[in-house]
Amino acid sequence: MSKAQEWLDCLQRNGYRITDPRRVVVEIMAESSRALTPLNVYESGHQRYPKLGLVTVYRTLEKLEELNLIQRVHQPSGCQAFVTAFQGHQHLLVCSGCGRVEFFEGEEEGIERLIQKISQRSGYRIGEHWLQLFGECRECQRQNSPKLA
Amino acid sequence: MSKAQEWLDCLQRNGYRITDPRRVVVEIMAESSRALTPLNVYESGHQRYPKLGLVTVYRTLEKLEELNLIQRVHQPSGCQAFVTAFQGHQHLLVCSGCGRVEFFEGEEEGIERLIQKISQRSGYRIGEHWLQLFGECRECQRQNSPKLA
DNA sequence: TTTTATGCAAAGTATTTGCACGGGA
DNA sequence: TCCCGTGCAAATACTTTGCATAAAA
Repeated sequence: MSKAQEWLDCLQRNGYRITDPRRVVVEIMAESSRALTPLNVYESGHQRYPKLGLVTVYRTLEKLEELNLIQRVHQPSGCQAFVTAFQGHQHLLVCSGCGRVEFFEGEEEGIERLIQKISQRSGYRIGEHWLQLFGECRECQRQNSPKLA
Repeated sequence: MSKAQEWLDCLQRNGYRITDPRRVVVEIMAESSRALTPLNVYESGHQRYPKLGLVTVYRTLEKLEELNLIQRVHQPSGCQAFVTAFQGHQHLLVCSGCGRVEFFEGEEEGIERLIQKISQRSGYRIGEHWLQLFGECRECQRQNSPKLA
């Protein structure tokens, strides 16, 4: 079953109805591995389904986030975009060129140790942590390389 | 010399003039260890100096950020706040209650190793990295503790 | 005196809300 | 049928810009 279909089922299981605009937004988000803003989704969705409104995009993204199907991506350039959420705790590698997002795991042992240490030293009760790397993906390096341009 | 004074000198060295409104914004930011939004700064500054306008706060924060005296803090709850910037690369520990920010170093070795590994595996040319911990500081734990409330 | 900075008002941009209508279940 | 979802328009929040005046150097 496609990821889009799984998400639609998830919406339905949670009491939300399946509608054409939702299908469009879900397909766009589920098929992309890039960080997309509500406006990006709207523009792309509007082509497939001209009646789509921006407000519906916002409302659908809100539900997908609430169901942990997508997550917001914070970047130096802004914090409005969303990507597919991965299971478990994963860290992000974000392409500053095209917005492609990859997830990586591991290093949890190291991070847990760090959190213990910082927690003791500072007295904070630490909940969440963010670890993100930013860079250029292979494709963007190729495109931006002055020699090959 | 106070940190506020150092910042004022820095502004001056960079060709900016020292004015009363700037002095107020600089003092507020330099004396606080919390993440403050432009509106927070405006409200607090407005008491000391009623003529202060929000626009001037925005413009002054912009300059302080440009001179690397302050930096933006990204949080799950929003990304509009600023704190004093520290020298070198430091990681943030942010109190989700009061916005207090602490910096910590170290773990760079581990992170560098991680970056090497992820870079090779993914082909990304990695530039920046963010490592942030969120939690409750001692004071906020005390205030929110149901037993002691 | 010269030039930058200020504050107001207005314009922009991003996001949310109210509401009458339309479509899912 | 019932009620949720939709799109529009309007409201709200945050930030930037234009401009005449005020103040720094």
